[in-house]
Amino acid sequence: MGGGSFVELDQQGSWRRTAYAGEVNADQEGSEVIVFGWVQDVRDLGGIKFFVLRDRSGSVQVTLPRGKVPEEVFEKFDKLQKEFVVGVKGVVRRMEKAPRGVEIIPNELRILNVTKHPLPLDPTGRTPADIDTRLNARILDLRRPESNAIFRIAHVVLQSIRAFLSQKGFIEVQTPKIIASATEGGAALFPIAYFDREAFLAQSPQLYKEQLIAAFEKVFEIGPFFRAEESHTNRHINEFISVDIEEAFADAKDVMRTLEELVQHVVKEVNEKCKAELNTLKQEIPVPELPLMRITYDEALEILRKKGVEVSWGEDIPTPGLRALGQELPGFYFIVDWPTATRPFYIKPYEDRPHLCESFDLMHSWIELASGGTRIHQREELEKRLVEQGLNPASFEFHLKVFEYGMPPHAGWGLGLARLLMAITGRDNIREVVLFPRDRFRLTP
RNA sequence: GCCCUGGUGGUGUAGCCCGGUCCAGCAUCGGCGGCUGUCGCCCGCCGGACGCGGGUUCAAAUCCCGCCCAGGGCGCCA
Repeated sequence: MGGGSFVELDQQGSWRRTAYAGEVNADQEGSEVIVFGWVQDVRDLGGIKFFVLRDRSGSVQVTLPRGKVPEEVFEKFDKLQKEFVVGVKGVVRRMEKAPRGVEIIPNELRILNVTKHPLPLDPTGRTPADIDTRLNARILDLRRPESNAIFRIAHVVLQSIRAFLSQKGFIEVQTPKIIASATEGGAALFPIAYFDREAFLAQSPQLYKEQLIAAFEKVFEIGPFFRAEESHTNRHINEFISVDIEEAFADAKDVMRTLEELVQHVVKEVNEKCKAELNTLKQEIPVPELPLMRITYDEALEILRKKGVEVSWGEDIPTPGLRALGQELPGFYFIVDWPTATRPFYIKPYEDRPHLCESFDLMHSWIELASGGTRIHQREELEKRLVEQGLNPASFEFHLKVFEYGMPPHAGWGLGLARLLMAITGRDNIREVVLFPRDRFRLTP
């Protein structure tokens, strides 16, 4: 079934777009335009036929009244099926009865490509599809207004992050994604074959970005990282985009300010530039007021205790605890002063109370968006902490020796881009905000 | 990795608990035909499904077992 009769394809030839569908308006009455796009909908009333042409900008109705368009165009209409790729050369006409009060009367219709029906999902989204079905046909899914809006917002988020950090004097860097050592501990690494050696996909730019501030003072990176965790949740994927900064002559408090200002800036930009997209998503995201609330780890535990959730001191807060915390604190906030034992080796303990460290998590409700802190900048101390965490300093020599070349005090953070997008777009599954998510069970498309 | 839930046309679902009334309903979708103002068009006709394998039974979409797949939760996540 499906597919219809054989369709002879036309060439785009010398045709070049002169207008975007969504921008064609009644003021252009009488002018000839060339539009390209996809057939969103076909309505045939016999003596008058309509189809809706959609492109990246929106859509416009193409109307074919019998006798008012060339006979071959009128006949060619019958071949059209949903999502065919077409070009139309025609005249803009003001028409109250048409969507947006405007339509195109075609003089020529070119069918540039066909679709194979049945399609695996409905690109208009009227008939819903499961997330799994949608990801299997991701390109079709991305034609749905909601999915499309998410990634238009993602673009604005990325742009505004780059603009903000650049304006603050950070320079953008790229660190290696292929690394030699699996000895950083913690998150599991993906091993890969590197010629005749084993190598690994980087799980974080941490060590390299720290090294780089000893030359550039303020750096940031937006890039992919890889964790071989067997997590199967709505907020974990195995390849993720991390936004990282590192800054010399700064501590946790300084980079927290940078982070909250960044978040505020991004939300402001999205509100200004993505009104239509937010509307499509039925999403409102208030610009957070600064400074964001800061609660200590101890205070978080106290809040949880009052809610009947017991967390023994020194442990990371388990997921049910974070969910409970998120009920109390629905917006953006920081959890600061974590027990030293819960944090990685490079985080600096407080001088006067070494069981706590100069660290923070940026939260949105119950989801951790970012994590950071003041770093240890003295080699001896770093080595001591490595040993305390059961790691072997010898395998960090390439990193440790940099601390002998004049390493300034420094601090930084890493922010999960997709987690931030979840907060901004109001999605509760990270797969919604990643074009081609990689999770434990999904390697294609 | 553990626990829970589920898998019915291309898509989304009803039916399953309590086996027969199911040659499986609904919506969307696809095909053909009709209609000169549709816009989630309308009207008529037609098309397409019980994840895979085994078992119980006179009889299985429905009960049992195994496998595969998916969703949710937890753990893990320097």
